Parts: sequence; C-alpha cells; structure tokens
Amino acid sequence: MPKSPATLASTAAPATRVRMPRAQREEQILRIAEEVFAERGFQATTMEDIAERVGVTKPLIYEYFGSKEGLLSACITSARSQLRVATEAAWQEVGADAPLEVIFRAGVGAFFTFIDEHATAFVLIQQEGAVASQASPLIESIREQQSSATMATFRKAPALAAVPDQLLEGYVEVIIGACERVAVWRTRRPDVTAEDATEIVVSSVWGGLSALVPQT
Amino acid sequence: MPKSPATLASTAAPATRVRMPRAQREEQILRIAEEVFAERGFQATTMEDIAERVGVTKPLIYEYFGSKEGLLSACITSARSQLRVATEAAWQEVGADAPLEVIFRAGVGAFFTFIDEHATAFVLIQQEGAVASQASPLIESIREQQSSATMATFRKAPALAAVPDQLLEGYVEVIIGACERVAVWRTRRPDVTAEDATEIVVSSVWGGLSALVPQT
DNA sequence: CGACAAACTTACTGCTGGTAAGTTGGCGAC
DNA sequence: GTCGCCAACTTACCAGCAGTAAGTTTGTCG
Repeated sequence: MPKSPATLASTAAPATRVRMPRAQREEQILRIAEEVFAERGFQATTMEDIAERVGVTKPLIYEYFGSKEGLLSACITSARSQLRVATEAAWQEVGADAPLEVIFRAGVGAFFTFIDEHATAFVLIQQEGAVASQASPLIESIREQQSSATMATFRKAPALAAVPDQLLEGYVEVIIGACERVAVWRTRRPDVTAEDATEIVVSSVWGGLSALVPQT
Repeated sequence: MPKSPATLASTAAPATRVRMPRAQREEQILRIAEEVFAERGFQATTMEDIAERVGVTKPLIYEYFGSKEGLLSACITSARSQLRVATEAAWQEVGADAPLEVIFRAGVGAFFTFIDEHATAFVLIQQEGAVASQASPLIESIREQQSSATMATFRKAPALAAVPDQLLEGYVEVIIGACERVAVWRTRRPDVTAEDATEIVVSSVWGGLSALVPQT
C-alpha cells in the first residue's frame, strides 16, 4: 500500500503528491534552490533541505542536475542570464545611437535596479567563488559573456572606434568590478539608492572613459 | 614502543617527528594551508590533506584554528594584512604631501605588484565568498579595514576635505572593485603588466576623482 | 487493458568535518 | 640527575551529508 496521500481529511500542504513534467520540475527546483542558497549560503545548505522544500527526494535532483555544484552552476547561469536580459533591455530602450554617456548610464542603472529586484540572485553571484575549484571553465565562460556584451555595446559607439581592444577591455573590467563592489557596499548602506549608486559609478568612471573619445 | 622514527637508515622526508612551539607551528600550518587552498580550492581541500603535508594530525589543527572555516579565515586575515602592509609602505614611500594622483597611483601600483608576488594569497582572497555564510562579521570587518585605510589616506588630502563622506566612500569602493576585477582579468591576459593594469585603473578612475578637487 | 517509459522513492555507502580521551616529551624546580 | 607538570601531539572514534543502485509508481499510447 502506498503512503496514502491525504489520508485524513486535508492535512494541508504536503498532501497530494504531484507529478510534474521534467522541465517544469527543473524550473521549480532552480527557483527554490536559489532561494535556499541565498538564505543559508552554499556550504550550509544540504541537498535534502532543498529536496524537502520542493516536496521531492534527493535522487531526483541528482538526476536532473548531477551534483550540488551542478545545481549551483545552474542557478548562477540562470541569474546571470536574467541580468543580461535586463541590461540589454535597458540599452535597447535608450537606442543604439544615443550619446555614449546615456548608454553607459542606462547599463549601470539597469544593474542596480536588477539587484534591488532580485536580491537573492545577487547573493548567489557573490557565492560564485565557493564552487570555483580551479577557475571552473563554466563560470569563466559566463563571466566572459558578461564583459563581451558590454564590449560589443562600446564597440558599436563610433566615438570609441580608434581605442585599442586591450585598453577598452580593461575599462570594461573596471566598470564591472566597480558595479559589483558598490552593490555589495550598498547592502551595508541602505540609504544609498540605486540612483545614487549609478551616479557614483558613472561619475567616477565617466571621466576616464570620455577621455578616450577624440573631441566631444 | 613508539613508531620508531627513522628506523631504517634515512628514509628521507617523514623521518624524525619534530615538536614545535605553538606559534611556530601555527605559522607553518598557515603557510601550507594557504598553498593547498589556493591549489585545490576551499571545498576540495580536506583537513587531512593539510595535516599530512604539515606532518601532523587533524586534531592539532582543530585545536589551533577551531574549524576549517577558521583556518581559511586565518589565511585570509594574514593575506589581507600583508596586502595592507604593502600598500601602506607604498604610500609612505611617496610621502603624505605628494600630489593626490601620485599617492593614488602608488597605492594601485602596490596592489598589482603584490598580486604578482603573492599569487596564492590572491587566489585565497577570491575564495572569500566560500566561507561567507550570511556575511560573516569577521570577513566584513576585514573589508571595512581595507576601505577605511584608503579612506583615511584620501581624507588626509586637503584637496578632498569638502567632499561628503558617503560619496568618497562610494569612490573608494569603485577603486577597490576595479582593482580586484582587473587583477582577475589579468590572470587571463599575461601580456598585461602590473604597470599596464595600474595605468588602466588610474586613468579610468582618476578623471572622476580629480573632478572632486575644487580647482587644480 | 497491457506495456513502456518517465517520474519518483527507499535504502544504502563512503568520505570528511569534528571530537573525546589518551600519550609523549621537553623543561624547569629542587 | 630525576621528577613532575604542562604543552604538544596522537589514536580512535562519531555524525552528517554528498552521491548512488536498484527498485516502485503512474500517466499515456498503441
């Protein structure tokens, strides 16, 4: 005889065990894993914590994601992809032929707004180091994707056409590093709004960036 | 009968078991732990890996450092402290009343030089996230120490006296983030020298910083 | 209605972080 | 010298968690 789901009249939540198509279950697991990892940290989270909260047992998660690291990687990939979508949307909104400073500000602003709306995803990204056993190529490739998106946008600006690749790449790294760090700082300074943060990053880096432009 | 150290004629390394005063042993453990953590990553390293390499058993390490996290924390603290010493030495060398840009450049340059000379320490710092179960106060305090050192130096510059604290703090975070990120990027770009990296950071951020100075 | 596959579970293993309870040996007091 | 004491160190263990092998259930298609 099976475990008789909902034997006694409606004992609420864990009642009827639901079956789900794989894709849907994967998404649910991802959502909950992101939550739990962000709450408790990667190390402190056990696979059973997640399994329990999903209403499923461990081996299923292992079948879908391979390992604990695999699950975290999937979470990070998802979060990064969301961030990229948000950033690209912001760029598209201002239009590709807007002045460079406007494009720049839009991207940075999108970042901080995203953090405000997806706090858990951000905590996740911070924990990236936890999994990186010897610079995991997966995570490295995600990073590259992020900077290259920014690179591509800058490269589209005619004003920067003459700037050598390596220098521009370095600048992009500066921007990304500045954004991440200010975002972390902001968690300690709740009175700093997303707009304030954007202003800080843009005003500090814009001087150097605009110097690359021939003559505005 | 004890394990008879060096029974057969000089079987090299693990021969005579050496006793050591606590302070010295702690230092040795720290040095080796830093190495192993950097090599294999925090997660993949077991306490026995370290114990074995030191030539000691686990419980001793636990007595001295409390836990695996404790050991990593100690490594990070040590690495950060070394970095701080290097930075402060560089500042002292140029003198407190040098032009702000010179002081700034000296600090950034010291950072990249330090990374070149202490690669393992840097990998360690990157792994900080691994241990941060819910923003460990210890690590948070180390961070604060770092930025406040930079803050103090900037505050000493008369030119920046009028800048509000919060804005200056934000700028400091931008600088730290930029340095860290460029350092990571540099591991993928061996042709970028420490001087190149310094130039990139200084030139990108200096524009914004100098705008804070009334009229130079 | 039967059978097949996808969704899911039970019941384990081995490794590793952590600990309790000893053992060893250097060193100062006499 | 030798005795005793404490710091340095070990052996032998436990608990908990990542990961797995081998089933069992259930929707669905012929």
